[in-house]
Formats: sequence, structure tokens, C-alpha cells
Amino acid sequence: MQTSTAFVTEKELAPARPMALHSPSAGFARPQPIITFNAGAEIYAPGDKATSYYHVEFGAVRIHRLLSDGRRQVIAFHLAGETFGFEADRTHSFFAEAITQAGLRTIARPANDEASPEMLSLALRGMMRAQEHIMMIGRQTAVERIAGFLLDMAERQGGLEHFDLPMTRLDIADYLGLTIETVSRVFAKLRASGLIKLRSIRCVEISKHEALGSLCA
Amino acid sequence: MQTSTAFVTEKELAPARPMALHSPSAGFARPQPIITFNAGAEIYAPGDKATSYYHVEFGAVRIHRLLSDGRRQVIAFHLAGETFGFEADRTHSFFAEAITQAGLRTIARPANDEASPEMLSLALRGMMRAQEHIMMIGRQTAVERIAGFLLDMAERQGGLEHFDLPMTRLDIADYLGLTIETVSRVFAKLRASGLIKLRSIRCVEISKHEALGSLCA
DNA sequence: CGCACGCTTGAAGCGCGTCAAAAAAGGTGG
DNA sequence: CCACCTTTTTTGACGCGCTTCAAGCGTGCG
Repeated sequence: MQTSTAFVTEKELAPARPMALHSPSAGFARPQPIITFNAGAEIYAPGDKATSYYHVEFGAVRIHRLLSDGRRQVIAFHLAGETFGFEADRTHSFFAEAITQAGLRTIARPANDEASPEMLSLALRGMMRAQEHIMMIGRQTAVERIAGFLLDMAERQGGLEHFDLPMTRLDIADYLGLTIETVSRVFAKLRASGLIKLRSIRCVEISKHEALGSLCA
Repeated sequence: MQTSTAFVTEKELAPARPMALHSPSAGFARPQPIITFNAGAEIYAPGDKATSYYHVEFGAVRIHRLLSDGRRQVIAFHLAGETFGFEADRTHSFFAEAITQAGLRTIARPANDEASPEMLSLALRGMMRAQEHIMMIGRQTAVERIAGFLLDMAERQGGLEHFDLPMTRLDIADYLGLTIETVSRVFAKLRASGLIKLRSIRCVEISKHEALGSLCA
């Protein structure tokens, strides 16, 4: 798909903006059409006007930011059913990119930020997620971070015993504040201890949910 | 004061809850009285009902969380003029404690989370802060984190050339995902390079603002 | 088929943590 | 104001977890 290595600029990663327009499923309230993005396509970049929120209909999205020397931090992943794009200012300060092919529905952002309870709730939940993330990155070991990450992903995909990781090891590493090698090694270790199985390279099965949970401290 | 070491439980850290009640400065809109907390006093704890927000009138507050084995992560500091206590749920999931003696004014949280634009804005700003924090902890070195922290503190205290740190080195360490020793060593290094001066142990003067900024990557 | 990209694995190094001890800085009571 | 104790901070020596550097392996696609 695409590399996302530190030295590649974001524009190179983005084949094209919107890829296809599906007609809205129904109605007239304000059912925006679904916009489909290819894997690796940029949804917005720092500096872009933050005029709307996005609801993920299918696929997955990553939010990230770069330091001047190319170090990357993934702030969040957003899966189907989730909403993202909240900004305190009128302009974005992060990159949003489709990880896999993804379908998004935009939600217009009120001009004066007249607040609906749902918006507030979503913003608060986003803040809470970010705070859990801080805890994880600031004080947990590599194994703990990855155990927590896998359980989180499993839960967000419906709590099935197996699920697909839409993102690469590099994405995971940049999300957890680790390197790709460490992520790979920890996966290997968890597999060796029988806590998880890797049905394929992107398909994880959690064999011992309890044991994995107890690793999260 | 109090130790905040990993093995001390939070209740031991909290001498007393409210310390004194000042009468409201005036009016009837809904000017709640200022509640004063002693240094180290607990404002709320995980599990407490989240029935209000708090506006810091004076002093400083830390928000933190503990892992089961005592590792601590400070999520945020709140200085005079700032508002905290936002929660996605109806119950708190963090500790809030006064760092120095602190005066707080509570703001009632609407029962159904009827959202005002100010609330949304505060929540969004909180989310943004948390996301910057993730970036810092996830991808920056000890020196970069502390440089960034000092500049942030300077800015939040009015941008003067010198300012007081209300928190201990341990608080800073737990905020930045470091140890107290590393914080101390980096302070020493920055002082030795002439970027900062330590007027006293808690009073920092930024001698070379530019140079410090260039360390933040 | 073969290249490219993602992933794994190994070996070596370094930044930060850990452990230990001493030096400052605050209180507190006499 | 001083002696004494506690807490905070600093400093040093050493170790470990993760990163860095460097090959190799697998897999999908042109």
C-alpha cells in the first residue's frame, strides 16, 4: 500500500482525495453522501480548515502528527462507527489518513460551535481516550502497551475472539511510542506464550483473554 | 507536605477536604463560594460522582492516575484561571489533588449534559492538550520533554521571563513519563548550558527562550 | 518471475531507569 | 534564632529495556 516512513512527505502518500461518491442511503435530514478514500489517502492535513466532523462508515483511519525530524506519533485510530475530526480551533493540527479503503460521512460543524449534547459527549469521550493513551505511553512497558492495545482493538471490533488489524506494525509502533522491531518482538513473545495466535499476519486471535488482561497492570 | 510516592495510598495524602469557605465575592448569578484546599488535599478520586467542574481561582492542581503497582501518571496540571473536572461518565476516573494551597470555584454540571458552547470549547481544548501530551511522551527525548514543559509553564503563567513551578520534581517526572532523577539531571544540564537559571529550586528563569524552543523538535 | 514492501530476527549500543547516598531546603519546637 | 528532623533534590555508578543497525524472510502484485 504505502510506506508511511518518516522521510516520505504526506502528499506523496496520498494517491487521491475522494475516490468515489455513493449516493446517500436515504432521507433528507442531512444524510451526507459517503465519500470513499483509498488506503493511504489523506483526509485532512494540518492547516486545513476544520469545517466538519467525520463518521466512519467502513474501513479505518489514523490521526497522526510529525515532528520536524520525521518522528511520527499516531494519536488515534478510528474504526467503523466512530466519529473523528474534532478540533479546538477552526483549523486542523493533525493529519488524518485512511489506513484501509474507508468510507466517511461528513457532519457539518456549526459555524459558532453551538453545542449539541452529542458533540460534547463525543469530545469528552475523545478526551478520555487521549488520557488513557497518555497513561499507557507514559508509564507502561512495551508488553503492557501491546496487550492493552490488542484488548482495545478486540473490544472495539465487537469483542470477537479474533479480529483483523487494519494497520501496519509501523502504525502500531507509532501509536504506542515504540519501534516496529519492538512491536514485532512483543507479538512474537505473546504468541510464544500462547496468549495470542496469529491466524495471519494481520489477523489476531486472543487465546487467553484473562492472561492478556492481567498483563496490562 | 506529602510524599506522593508510589506505595502511599491517596487517602493518606489528603490531610483534609475543604479547609475554609470564603464568601462569594458578590452577586447572585451563580457565583459559588471559593473552596480552599490545602497542599496535598484530595479534590476528588476515581469513583466519586462527577457532579461539577472546577475553576481554579488560585494555586495549582494535578490530575493523575495510578496503576495497580503504584506507577503514577500525571495527566495534567491546572493553574489559576483554568477549568478542570470534565468527565465523559458521571463518575470520575482520576485523582485531582491540590499541589499548593488552592482556591476552587465549582461549576454545576447540567444534569443532562445540555451543552453550552463554552463547555464544548473547554472539552475540545482539553482534548487538544491531551493530544499534544501524547506526542511529547510518545516521541520526544527527556530533554525535549522538559524544554517543552518549561516553555508551556512559562506561557501559562503569563510569559514572564521567570516563574515558579508549583509542583515537585516527582510531579514533573510523572507528568512527563520520566523519573525524578532524570528530571533533575536534565535541569542541571539546561542550567549548565545557560539556557535556564534556577533562581531558587522552584523558580525558573528562561535565559535563552529561542534556544530552549529549538530543543523541542 | 521478481521486485517491493512489510515483517521478523539477531547483535550491539545507548538513554533512561534503578539503586544508593549525600546535600539542600523546609518546617517545628525549644 | 538555632538545633533537629523530614522531605525534596542532586549526584554517581551501574543495569536493563528498548532502539538502532543490519540481514533475512515472506507475500502480494505488476
